[in-house]
Parts: sequence; C-alpha cells; structure tokens
Amino acid sequence: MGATNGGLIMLKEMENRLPPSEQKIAQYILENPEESISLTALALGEKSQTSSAAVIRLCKSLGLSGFQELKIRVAGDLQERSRNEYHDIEPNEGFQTIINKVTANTIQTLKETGDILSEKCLEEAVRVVSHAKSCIFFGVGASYLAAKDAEQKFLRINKNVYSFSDIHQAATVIANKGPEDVVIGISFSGNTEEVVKLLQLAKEKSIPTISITKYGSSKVNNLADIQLYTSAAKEAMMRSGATSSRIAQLHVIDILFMSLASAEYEETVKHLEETREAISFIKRNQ
Amino acid sequence: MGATNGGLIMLKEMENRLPPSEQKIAQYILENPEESISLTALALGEKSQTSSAAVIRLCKSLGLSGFQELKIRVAGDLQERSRNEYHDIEPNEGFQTIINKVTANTIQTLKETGDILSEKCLEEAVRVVSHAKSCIFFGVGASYLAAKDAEQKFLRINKNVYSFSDIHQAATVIANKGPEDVVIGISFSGNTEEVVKLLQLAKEKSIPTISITKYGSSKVNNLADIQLYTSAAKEAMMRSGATSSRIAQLHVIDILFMSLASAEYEETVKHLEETREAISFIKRNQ
DNA sequence: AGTATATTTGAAATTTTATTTTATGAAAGA
DNA sequence: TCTTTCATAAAATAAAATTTCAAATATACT
Repeated sequence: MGATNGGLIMLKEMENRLPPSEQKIAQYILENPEESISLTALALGEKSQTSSAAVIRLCKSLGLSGFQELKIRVAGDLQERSRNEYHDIEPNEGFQTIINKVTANTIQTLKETGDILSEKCLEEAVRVVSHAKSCIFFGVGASYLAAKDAEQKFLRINKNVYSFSDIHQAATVIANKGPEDVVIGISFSGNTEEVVKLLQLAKEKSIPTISITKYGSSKVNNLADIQLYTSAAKEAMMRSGATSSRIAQLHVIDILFMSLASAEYEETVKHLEETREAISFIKRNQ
Repeated sequence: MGATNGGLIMLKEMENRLPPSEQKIAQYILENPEESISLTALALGEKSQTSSAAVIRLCKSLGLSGFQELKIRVAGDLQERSRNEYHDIEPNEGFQTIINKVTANTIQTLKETGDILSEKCLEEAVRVVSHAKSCIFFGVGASYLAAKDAEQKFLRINKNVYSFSDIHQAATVIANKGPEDVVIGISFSGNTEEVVKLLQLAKEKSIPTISITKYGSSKVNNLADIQLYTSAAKEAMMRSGATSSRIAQLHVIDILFMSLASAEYEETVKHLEETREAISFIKRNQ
C-alpha cells in the first residue's frame, strides 16, 4: 500500500511550479493543515478562494490519486510534525510538559544526527578503525564522556582503545603511534584548542584522524581525515543547559560501534560473550 | 482540530465490546491497516463480509464522526508504527540501514523512558535534590558515565555534587552526610552489588535516596525512597552491545536537570551565564 | 415454552463529497 | 490583431458516505 506521509513536503516542493489557483490551495493547506484535512474539497476550495475542481487538480498535480490520499498523507505528516518542533523549557513548567519537551528535543537531535551522518565517511571510519592496531579517543569536558563511552564499548570487543581528556597523557601515548593507529577527536563546537592540537600532532606523525563535531566547518573537522557529524541542534534549552549534544555524540559512537560489529559479526559476538562471562565470574566470587 | 492518531488503539480497546459485524470489521482493519485506509466503506464492508452500513456504525461506536476520521486516525498510527518496532543488527548490514536501525531503536528507548517516568516521582526527586546541601551520584561501569554526566550538569548550576564509581570513595564522602543530602544510585539492571551496598549505607545514615534503574522490581529500586525508571528496552542489539540503556539514563538525568532548572529558573540562568563566562575566561588566557 | 422487547443487520434510498466535463476568459506568442 | 494555449470555475456526473428501514436475531420476562 502507498505511504501515509509526505503530503506537506510535496506541497512545499511543488508550490512554485503550480498554476495560481492550485498555488493558493497549497498555501492554504500548508498554513492550516489540521483544518484542511477536516474539510471537503468544496469547502477547501471556498476557503482558499478557488474551487473544488482546483483542489482535485492540485492532488493530481502532486501525483496523487485524489483528495482522499492527500488528506491521509497530510495527516501522516502532522503526526510527525508534533515531534519535529523545538521546545524550550520555561519557568515553572509542569513536569509532564518537561518530560515531553526534553524527550521530543532529544529525539529530534537523534533524527537529525542520523540524517546528517554521511554513509561514505562512516564506511571509511569503520575501515580505518577496523584495521587499526589501537584507537585513541580524545575529548574535553562533556565530550570526554563520549570518549569514555567509546572506550568502554570498544574494549568489550577486544580493541586496543584509550580515552583521554588530558592532553599530556594523550600526547604521551600518541608519541609512539603511527599510520596503523587512529586518533578520534571529539568536540561539539569543533574548536576546542586541546583537540585541535592533538589532531595536529597526529597529522605530524601520519596517524589517521577522525573527528566527531557538530555539522559545519570548524578547525577540528578541517584537520581530520574523516568527519563524523552530530546535529548542530538548537542548543537553546534554557540558554544552554546543553543536554542533547552529548547524546548526539553517544549516538554517533553507537552507530560506529554497530557498524564495526556488523562488519566483524562473528568475532564481535564471540568477544561480547567472553566479556559477559568475565563479568559474571567477577560477580560470583565477590 | 482533532487528533490524527489513536485509531488502531481505539479499535483494539473496543474490539470486545462491539456487536459481531463491527467486530469483524475491527479485526480486519487491525490485520490490514494499510489496505483498509485505501478502501471505501463499501469495499471494506465486502472484504470483511459485512456491509458499508456496519463500517459506518463501527466508526460511530468508536466515537468518531465517520469513516473519514477513522481513516485519518489509522493513517496517523501507521506513521508511528514503522518506528515502534525493534530492529537488531545483522551481519554485513548496509551502513544506511545500520544508521536507521540504531536511530530508530534509540528513539524508541527514549520514548518509552519518557512514558515510564512517573510525574510524581520526578516531582519528589526535584524537591529533594533542590533542597539538598549535596548530591552524591554513584554508578559502576556504563552507569558511571551517567553519574559523571549528572555531575557535570549540576556543577554548572552551583550544586554541590559528586560522582563516584569507587565504593570506598563514595562511602568516605557519605560518612559525613545526613538527611539534608541525597544519594542517587544508578544501575541499569538494578542489581549491581556496589550500588545496593551504598544505598543500604545511605539508609543507615538517614540520607534520602533516589534510584535510576530499568523498569521493574529490583534490589536497588526497592531500597530507594524515590524511583526513576528507564525503559527496560529490548537490549538484544547483537546479543548486547548494550547501547541505548546508557542513553536512557542520560535522558533521565536531562529531565531531572531540566525540571530543577525550570523550578529555579532565574538562578539557573544566572549560574549558567556565570559558568559560560568562566569558561571563556579560561579560553582567552590560554 | 411463548411473548414482548430490544438489538443487530444489510439492502436500498438519500445525502454528501469527489471528480470530470465543458464553456469561458485571460495571457502569451505570432 | 488573431491564434493558441492554459487556467479557471460552474455544472454535470460519478462515487462514496451515511441514513433509513424492514427483516432477522437475540434477550428478557412471564
């Protein structure tokens, strides 16, 4: 069966290429989608100062079977849209509202991060990490959490992985690394001095580099060989309690990990199994 | 305007309380929702071995205005449904597929976590944390990341907050605390020995306790005064690379932070502003 | 069991809505 | 200025939704 969404996108997309009367209707629907789907073709024609015939023509122009299909597809979009808006928190907001807003915002960030992530870059990143003798994750402040998360994950599948937020420690380890290793620099802004310096050092020593930064040009991702982006999210959230950016970073790590895991499926499963046994051994003898 | 979803839920909910012919139709729609919304009332009546009249009666029985509204509400549900399924990663999966699956799963976890989180418990948690002289977050392994995240966030708004994954360190700090403080134990399973012991100690010293665990009964949340739950998510993900559980924990922390921030709006904004200035001061003189 | 009453049903009638046809008028090109 | 093309809405038609209604069935009561 046909899809149940995309109506609003179609309207927006085609808006300019339509004859005047159809354009008027498209605009009316885009401005009043909820109302529009509850109207009849005749009523919608009147409301938008055209006719029911024009409404039907519009539907055909969009490549749809008729007004019913348009309604259904707009309804589907509305379903989505309620989640696609950014909501900031206000003073003395109800608890349920806060739960809903924070959840909606974070979901939005994840979606955007998923959309932005380049398949090509991900593929390269997996190839490099997969063959690397060792991986060094580096991040400062909140981004260190993402580095630490990566370390925990990759250790489980027997990767030689380190995470640092101290540039001296990181530099010490990098000193003896080379083209067979990889440095992953994490910085939300992409301009954190320490991360910049570390990537410069890595470049100096011909170590492959991967960046995890927000989307857009920045010192960090210009330096890196491979760029992985997080959503550049609306970080208002009460003039920045900055919540979702770190979740976006973890999400990128998750995807990187899972991609690697899928590519090396058998070994991954084996390693995870051994990890689990080791942990339960520790627990038994506690 | 009316909602654009809930049709399938209504059908399921009412299924048993309907007269036979309407029941048949309800079943048919639940089994073939995509097809059903593209049929006419007459066609749907025939397909389900009843009549168009019965279809209309069904719509009225559900409290809807007519067949059109049912269609729209089912379309909205279908929009949701594609995302509400859990997808595990398979060997040599395409990169785009992995991105989509991981994103969908994580979104699902967030949604569920949002749904599960009790407004009442959240309110109590905010009250306790808000008045606490100091907050001690404790978690082992992956859960330590959530503790660390909480520490970073709450430090920004001038809370006296500590995070530990070493039970000896944590015990040392707790030794001198009392009813005016609060201990927050984080454990995905809710059965981590260290967290259990720490909460027992806290109880001994009459320190209020909050747990952040997966939904369901466990040692940790039975001990705690206030329970905050994360989704008990399908943690298959390739026999547990266990990705989304930590994101769910961060999500709970985010919500707790934002709730507190909203309750103490003015001070929070001031503190965040001062934090930002302090950090940019550091950067300028580097 | 037998009767009265209420419920459920689909066929047919009706109403509403969607869609097509068509005549008209406006704009672009020759 | 005259075609030609296109867009338009009114009117006609087709299709779909909804209501009505009489028959069938179930249920309650005696």
